[in-house]
Order: sequence, then structure tokens, then C-alpha cells
Amino acid sequence: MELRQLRHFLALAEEQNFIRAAKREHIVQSGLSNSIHSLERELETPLYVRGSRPIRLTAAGFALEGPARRTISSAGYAQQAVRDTREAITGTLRI
Amino acid sequence: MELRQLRHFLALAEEQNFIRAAKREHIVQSGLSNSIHSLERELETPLYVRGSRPIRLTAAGFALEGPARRTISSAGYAQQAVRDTREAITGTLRI
DNA sequence: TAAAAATACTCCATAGGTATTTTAT
DNA sequence: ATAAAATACCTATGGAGTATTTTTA
Repeated sequence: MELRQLRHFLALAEEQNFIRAAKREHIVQSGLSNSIHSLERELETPLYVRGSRPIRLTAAGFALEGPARRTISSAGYAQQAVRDTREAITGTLRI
Repeated sequence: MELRQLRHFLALAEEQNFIRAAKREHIVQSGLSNSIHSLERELETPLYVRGSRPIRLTAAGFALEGPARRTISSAGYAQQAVRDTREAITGTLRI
């Protein structure tokens, strides 16, 4: 499981549409489809109900949504923490 | 930035030694070295002080450690949430 | 000088693309 | 009929390997 897959999963959860979600993630529809399938394969669980439009989350997908969001958010904080340090250094050098 | 890279980063932070950290991550020393370098390149910041043994975290690396740990932990919860759902379904079917 | 890290290369797995087919409205 | 998802196929990137060359304690 990688952050990229979680981002794809969340984009689809929000857009409920592969084409729009793919666009948001700057990839193509088939790429997103593959990404979601590979995540489902790894977790050994379908995350979306197929064969009905619009696409819907399964119970497992629903359970994943919150934690996935927190994980992505946490990764954002991690990156920001590093950036903050860079700025701190830059600031110090300026003085 | 991917979870794999954060795992590698944390393993090195704990082991302070590429060979041991790589072993822990089930990869080889040069692979870990590359992984860390690519993370540093992406963040545009050195995370470890080189040219001194044992290897030590930079300020940026130190700032990353906590958030990285929380991110990995959060990803674990995400996976567990899905597993719990699977078990819930299995339980229901058994009844 | 004996460990550890970096580097140079090689290979292959897979993320992501295009084209097409299948399926649900 | 038409819009969306899945599938088949292809390519290129980069993750990870082996072998070797710096390093620094």
C-alpha cells in the first residue's frame, strides 16, 4: 500500500467517477482503474461496488476512507515539517 | 514521497547504519542508499549528515522523524480498518 | 586497514499510457 | 445509443540487485 494508491482511492471516493477522479490525479482513466484494482488485490477486499452507476463504496471502502484521509494528511504534515526546517535555516542565514 | 521511503528513512534513523537498516527493510545496502538519496532529492533537503560515522540526522531529518512515524502508523490503522471489516463480514456469514 | 557508504552498471516490475471492448443507463 | 468502466497491450521509469570504488574511524 502506497500513498499514491490512497490518494487515488480518495479521489474516486469523492468524485464517484473514474474519469473525473483520474483527471484530478493527473492520470488517465485506465490507470486509475488499475491502481484501484491493485489496491483491492493487495487488501484482498473490494473497496467499490461495481456494476452500478454511480460507483459506490463497499463497507470495507467506507471503513478505509477516514484512516486513508488521516494518512494522507499526516504525510502532508511530514513534508511541511521538513519545509519549515528549511525556512528556519534560510532565516538564520539571512540574519 | 511514498510510504516505502518513509519506512526506509525510519529504519535508518533507528539503526544509524545502512547495512542493518537495509536488512530490516529486506533490501540491500545500495538500495537503501538510493532510496534515502531520492527522498532527500524530492524534499530538496539532506536528512542525514554524511561523512561521519555513525550517520546522524540533520535538523530536517529530526523534524521528519515524528511525523513520518505517525504517517506509517496511520497507514497501519488504515489497513487494519479494512481487515476488521473483512472479519466482520466473515462473522456475519458464519451466523 | 577494515569496516561502512557511495557509485556505476544492470535488470525487471509496474505505473501509467493508448486503443478497444464491455456494460449500465 | 451513449457514456463510463474494464481489459489488452505497450513503454518507460525507477526500485532494487551485484560489483566496485571511495571513504573515515
